[in-house]
Amino acid sequence: MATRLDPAERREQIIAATLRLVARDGFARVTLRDVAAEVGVVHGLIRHYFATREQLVAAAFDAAVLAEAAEDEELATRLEPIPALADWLSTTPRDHYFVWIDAWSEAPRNPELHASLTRHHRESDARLAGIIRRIVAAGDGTSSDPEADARTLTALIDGLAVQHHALGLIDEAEADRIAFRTAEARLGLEAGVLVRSRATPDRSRWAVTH
Amino acid sequence: MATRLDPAERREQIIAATLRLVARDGFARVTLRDVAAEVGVVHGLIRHYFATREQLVAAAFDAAVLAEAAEDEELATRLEPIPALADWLSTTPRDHYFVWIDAWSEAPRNPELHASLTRHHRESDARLAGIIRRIVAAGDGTSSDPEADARTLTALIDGLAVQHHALGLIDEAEADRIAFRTAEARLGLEAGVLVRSRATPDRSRWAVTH
DNA sequence: AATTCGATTGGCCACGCGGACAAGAGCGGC
DNA sequence: GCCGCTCTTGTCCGCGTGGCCAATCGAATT
Repeated sequence: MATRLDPAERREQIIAATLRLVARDGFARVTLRDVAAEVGVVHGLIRHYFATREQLVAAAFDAAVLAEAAEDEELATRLEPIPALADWLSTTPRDHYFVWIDAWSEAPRNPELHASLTRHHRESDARLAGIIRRIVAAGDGTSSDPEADARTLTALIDGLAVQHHALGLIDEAEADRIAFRTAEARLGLEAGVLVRSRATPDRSRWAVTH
Repeated sequence: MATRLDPAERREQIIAATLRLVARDGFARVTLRDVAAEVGVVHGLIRHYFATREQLVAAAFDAAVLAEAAEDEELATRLEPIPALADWLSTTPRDHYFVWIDAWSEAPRNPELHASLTRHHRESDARLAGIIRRIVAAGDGTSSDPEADARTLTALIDGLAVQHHALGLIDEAEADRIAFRTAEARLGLEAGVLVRSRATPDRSRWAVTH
């Protein structure tokens, strides 16, 4: 028998396992039995923590959004805006994006997921626009509409994630190069300043072994 | 009983129904019984045309890729490259992109789909690079690396499709504006030339009623 | 008009799913 | 050391699924 665990801890365990499986198998294919096996418990236990499968998946996506928002917050509040922008534009680790791409494909059919994703994206764009404003304020670049520039860069990053993570058409280095070059051109930054100032931290979270 | 049909015609009917349902419900949720009901036959008949569910879905994605490639081809061979670029960058109709977003999320788990998608993307990028080359040759713009520019614009378009179709964060007009502005800046085109030269044809194919 | 071939039907099967629940087992309060 | 709470187990159920197949029907050929 699995050792009795603190309920909050078990809950987190289940959510983490769910996200790992969603990244690996896709939202629609994850079964309660899979999650239970991943955690190492019987599938009946999952229902002790989440009344329905739908609630489990909703909680998992919420956790993913919250984690992403925390990372955004960390970047947005850095002292130096240009390194913050460089890291913002760097390709998010693989595991994250499999969850996001899956979420995009589910969003049109799942109003709550859709609402959660759009709220997060709006906040995220606002934070990115804030970074852009600080760059402009420091005299290092220009922007006639930081919000529009943020939306443009967000779309580019998401598209690059599709090309890199889902399709494997470009490697991580080219994805970063494209994002950096486009941002530098758009914001009138000195060419090459972004690649020189990035920190490349390890932001991996849910390890997936394919 | 459904009237006896020409086999090729019935096959196309089944594939079209499958694509409609994939766009509406997502790849993993489409059942053979759903497809049969959409066509108006019994589920046993589907197996008469496709041995397994997997083969059916593969055929459907192939058909989608082929249709998209034909549209690309049409645009790439237009006489005037700038209107061709404008239409290339215009937001692809809703129905198409629900299928693509779903395909992106499935590709990492489905080697054949992955291969088909990457081959199509490479051809598509090559065609877009050809359009860019013709613009440069006509003296209307500049590009130091048409392939890289094509990949950048493709990523931007895909990302804009996510923002618009899946998340509804931006409307079609803003998606087009962002794509046009970015392309004009990147290729050194006269500002506003793209929006003035677009043809906005109706490229809708698989009508979906949500 | 009879024949033939295959498109079409409808019922069948085993399987895995989400959900439900009674019984068991660990742990803190007394 | 006992009690009580709840975390955890194992089993059960009905349902929908993909796949299978024998029987039926319809149109073209002869």
